[in-house]
Amino acid sequence: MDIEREIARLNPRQKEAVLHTEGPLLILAGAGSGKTRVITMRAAYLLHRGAAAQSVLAVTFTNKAAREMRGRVSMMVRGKGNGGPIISTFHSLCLNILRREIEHLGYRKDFTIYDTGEQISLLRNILSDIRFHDKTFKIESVLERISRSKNDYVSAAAAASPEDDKIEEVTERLSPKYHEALRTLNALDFDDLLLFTLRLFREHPAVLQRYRDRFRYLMVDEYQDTNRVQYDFIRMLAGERKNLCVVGDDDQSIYGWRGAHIGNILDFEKDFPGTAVIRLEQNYRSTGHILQAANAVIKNNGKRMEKTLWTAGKPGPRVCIFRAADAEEEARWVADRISMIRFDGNLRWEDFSVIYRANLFSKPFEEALRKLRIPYCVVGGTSYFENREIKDLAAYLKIIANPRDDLSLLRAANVPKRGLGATALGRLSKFAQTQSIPLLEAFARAEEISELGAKTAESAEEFSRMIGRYQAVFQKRRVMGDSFKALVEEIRYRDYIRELYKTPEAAMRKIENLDAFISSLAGYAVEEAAPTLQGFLETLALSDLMEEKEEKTGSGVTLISFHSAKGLEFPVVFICGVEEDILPHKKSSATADGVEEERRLFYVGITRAMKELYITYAGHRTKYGKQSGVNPSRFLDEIPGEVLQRLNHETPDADDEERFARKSLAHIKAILGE
DNA sequence: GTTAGTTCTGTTTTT
DNA sequence: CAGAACTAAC
Repeated sequence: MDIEREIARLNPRQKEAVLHTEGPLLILAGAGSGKTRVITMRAAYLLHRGAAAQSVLAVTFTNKAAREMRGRVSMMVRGKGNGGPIISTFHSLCLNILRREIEHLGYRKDFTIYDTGEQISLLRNILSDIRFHDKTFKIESVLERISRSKNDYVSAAAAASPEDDKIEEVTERLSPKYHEALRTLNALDFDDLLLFTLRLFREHPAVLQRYRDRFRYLMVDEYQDTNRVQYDFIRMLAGERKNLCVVGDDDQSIYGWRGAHIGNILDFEKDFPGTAVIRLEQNYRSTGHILQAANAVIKNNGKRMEKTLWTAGKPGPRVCIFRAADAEEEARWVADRISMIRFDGNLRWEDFSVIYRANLFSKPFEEALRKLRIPYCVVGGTSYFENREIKDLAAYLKIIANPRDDLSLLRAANVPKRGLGATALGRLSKFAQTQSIPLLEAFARAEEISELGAKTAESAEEFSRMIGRYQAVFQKRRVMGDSFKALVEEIRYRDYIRELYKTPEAAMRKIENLDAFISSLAGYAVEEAAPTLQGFLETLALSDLMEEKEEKTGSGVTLISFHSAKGLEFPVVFICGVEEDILPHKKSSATADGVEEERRLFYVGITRAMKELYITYAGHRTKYGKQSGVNPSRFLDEIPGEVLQRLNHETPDADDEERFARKSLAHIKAILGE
């Protein structure tokens, strides 16, 4: 691919962004403005200009974005013999750095990464350890606080209510114990990956300097989603050179609730004096009316960088608003519309999407679509990783990889049952604690624990012997798949699953999952240049496996939340449940910032649509079993009347008639043509 | 150690 | 209303 010719085809703003290579650069990339194209081309251009591939670092949030970018860059630099630039997520980049450097911080190199589920069970263990039996709070909210404070530095905002006070108090008690526990377990949570790297950079300037010398060109995608820790990390890495290019759209910042700091993008110019700001406002995705609606809505936000999307294309049909009596009618109407439009627009089911505020709203749509035999897929819900069989077996692998990972040992020890119940495990843990040894060692020395019965002790010892054996077996890295298979056989896990799930179908699904898991390890062991069990567990923890699954489900009409829809596009979009207390959500409408983020959510939804946009709401909605009247969202009033078309059952609109006329014409032509 | 019955509580999600 | 999480009784 000839990069110069490619660049010549860009619009002026895009070209400017690609050619600006030195010094801080802020690319404000409006929705659908060809952002990915620009940053991949910019990366390729840097190499083309002679930068070493390994000196260009692009950071993304998701594996999917990283993979996509990698693919597109490699198309452009293929045959240059240079290898590609480093394209990585924040988390895997930090993980790679820590694997090399964590000993500077006094940790062992074979640390384990804990996911949310493991964080929660760790907190549960701590609670029962300190005999804290108050259950007037949710453990998840404590975890949220902990995570928030690790993303934000501040220990959560001022407590707003008594429950908040309570959670704050509990968090303060638990947090130090939680971190202590992680340390003895030789484990890091997701937030730690970033935080530790930052600490490493702060405390070891020589190490930081090495990375600064190496990464001479930095790019950050979705910059509006970065939190404060990520900001500091990037800033440190950029150093004095400040060859930092950030790409994002403040109007699409929708993750404030989990620590994303919109100030990062708003204040970028201030933080990096001499920043060049480039606005990409030409939109290649949506028709004019849709963009007008989007612009008009987002204009109502106070804190933003002024942008106006425009298109060289057609205005297209107007945005339709439909008021349904209730949720069921809303869903039926949407399903009807879909089947009708698909027919005359010659579209595929994949071209449609239904977007809503919360996943629980998918239900009525699923039903209505099923009734019309329209295929659909729901994005979101439980992930592959949450599955019991995967978690169980991963616990075995984890204890084999990291002998100090007591938490995984606790999970694996009695699954399938081997006579090591809560009492026995409690005694083993106590012993480990008093002797200050890892739990696995306590298992090996179970004989010494007088409170344990002979049978129980033998069972524990046998378990530790088995883990020891597999530690050796897994050293043969190329055949780890076989080792894993042998392990699953030895513990008779399949039988356990068959017994646990009474219906053969459910058991079958689980077994399939399990087999897929085994073959993914086998595949990893063969494909990876230097496979290790640890390495496999990392790819698992930093996700990748479940994404393969997601892509498979992508057939039929897509039912999806606003948040998950970001970055996607569909020819026809239905935005549903656009009512007060849903959008803006009740819990966000208390503060001005909250409402603004909700408005951005709506904006994200609107800008997903390429050709046709429908917005629906209901007059009544059944909430928690109770029927109640609801009001349309305040955001609807922000869409100018001239781009709107209000629909109801009785009066089909002008566009409808036009559609009907087109359809008839096409029909006649077809007949004449035959 | 399991299972049936009961209470409770309802956004958004990536790594 | 429905699903999760917890409790009490086998």
